[in-house]
Amino acid sequence: MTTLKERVSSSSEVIQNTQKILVVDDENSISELIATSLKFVGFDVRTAASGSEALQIAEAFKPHVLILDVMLPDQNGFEVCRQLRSEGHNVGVLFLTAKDSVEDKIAGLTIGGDDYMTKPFSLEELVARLRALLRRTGVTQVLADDEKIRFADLELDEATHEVRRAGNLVDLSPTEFLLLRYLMINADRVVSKSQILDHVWQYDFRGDMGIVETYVSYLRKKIDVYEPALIHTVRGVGYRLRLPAGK
Amino acid sequence: MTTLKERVSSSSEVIQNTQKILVVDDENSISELIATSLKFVGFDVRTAASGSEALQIAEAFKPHVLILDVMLPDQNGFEVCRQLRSEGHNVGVLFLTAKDSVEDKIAGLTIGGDDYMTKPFSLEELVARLRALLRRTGVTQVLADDEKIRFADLELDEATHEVRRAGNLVDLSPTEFLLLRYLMINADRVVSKSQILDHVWQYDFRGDMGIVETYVSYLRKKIDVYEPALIHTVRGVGYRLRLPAGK
DNA sequence: ACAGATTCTCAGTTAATCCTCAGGATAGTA
DNA sequence: TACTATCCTGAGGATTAACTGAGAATCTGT
Repeated sequence: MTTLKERVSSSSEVIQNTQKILVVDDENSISELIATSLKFVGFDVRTAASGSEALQIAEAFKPHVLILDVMLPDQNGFEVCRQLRSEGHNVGVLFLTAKDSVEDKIAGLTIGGDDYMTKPFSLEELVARLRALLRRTGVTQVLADDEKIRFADLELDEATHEVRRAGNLVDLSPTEFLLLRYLMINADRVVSKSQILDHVWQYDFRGDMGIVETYVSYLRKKIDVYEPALIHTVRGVGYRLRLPAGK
Repeated sequence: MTTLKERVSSSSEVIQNTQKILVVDDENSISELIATSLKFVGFDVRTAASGSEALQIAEAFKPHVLILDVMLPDQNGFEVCRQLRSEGHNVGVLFLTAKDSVEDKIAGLTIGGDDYMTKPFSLEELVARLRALLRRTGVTQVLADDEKIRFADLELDEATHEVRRAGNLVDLSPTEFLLLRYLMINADRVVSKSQILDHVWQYDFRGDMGIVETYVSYLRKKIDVYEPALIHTVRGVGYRLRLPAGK
């Protein structure tokens, strides 16, 4: 199974394969949040705070993907995207946009394998979409990545959003899906409730960690109705996905 | 006598460069407590009492990790963290926060592998989390990231929170786990009950040392049901984890 | 605008854990 | 051997963490 640790170390061992991401957002806290998180999962990340800065950095950095806020101080994101492409950069773009701006318009403007997300988003979602985008645009050389994550008789397909336990299709809500995905990526390791909250929920979520307990309960009712139970509580620490016997 | 340095390097082959920690807290007693304890276990430690002082010291000191109180006289901890990161410092952060300033505000913290602890905490927990953080953020060059502590046929895994004796899984409560961890880190050395109390229990614990005896008893019933017994009493002095043969 | 799905809060219940205490056991010593 | 300081351990009550159902609020698609 693919643990986070494996991903990080494998992506740092094979350095020439590291995907390069350029994050463009004028809100410093947002670009820092994204950059930190993506660096952590093994991407090579740069940030820019304006369209012109983005173009300038892209020239030398040659990113595989742009994470691009639509609303920028100097020009809008689409323009930046258009310019880059006209200069021959083969780059995938993940647009960021405020919730209230018209989504139809953006959907129409995304070309090819591009994608967009509304703010606020969750980091799990960001990484998931980024991976999907890299796959689609074919910029990635990463072969190892099957589009499925597996643990025991659990199977999660990122492309189709299908989850199976022992072959049985399990119907999950979006949040349940992200939560399970996070647990599976960190299979066998204990993840704390605050880690879960930070990665699965939107970054502006201000409730308490009871929500994680509730969703773990939901998940258990859907995937641990089968034997053996895979989601285990480590009291005082967090949760852990594991097989019964242990090793 | 086994010094910290030895301990650190035993769990990780080569450490010629000491990890640098910057402790930021306006309560002097707290930052001193932490600094003393961390210096003792071999870290290179500096302290700061405010956000601006922290930024200033970080500039020259270039710490690998910040231990950062959220509530500071001049600015809050998040701001300090953000500023440092935006200046390009690749630094992991362990936030400290009062128990009652509820966990609401803490969302968004464990993102880059960061972590947080509520005050009061125990020193064992602090060191454990610190080491986990160093591992996660990859600031450390330790590649053989065996997240396990071993002694004889005892094995304690920090990532999974599993403890095994002779391969058998042993179920421990959080306090039992911390106590065993402390004993294992100090394997072969006698540790006094007050040392144990100071490191394993929260620094505001006001009970007597009977609690240590009780927990040692709990531990023995769980790990010394196997031969040979590893936890030994040194009457009048404390406890010592050791194998039977050697004196 | 409606129905159904989903998200989130809350509080009662359950269960694990923490801690105190006190009587019994043990080691060292006179 | 007897005495004392020290340690061990079981019992039980207090505390805390986690689980879960119910329902309000929100979102989604028709």
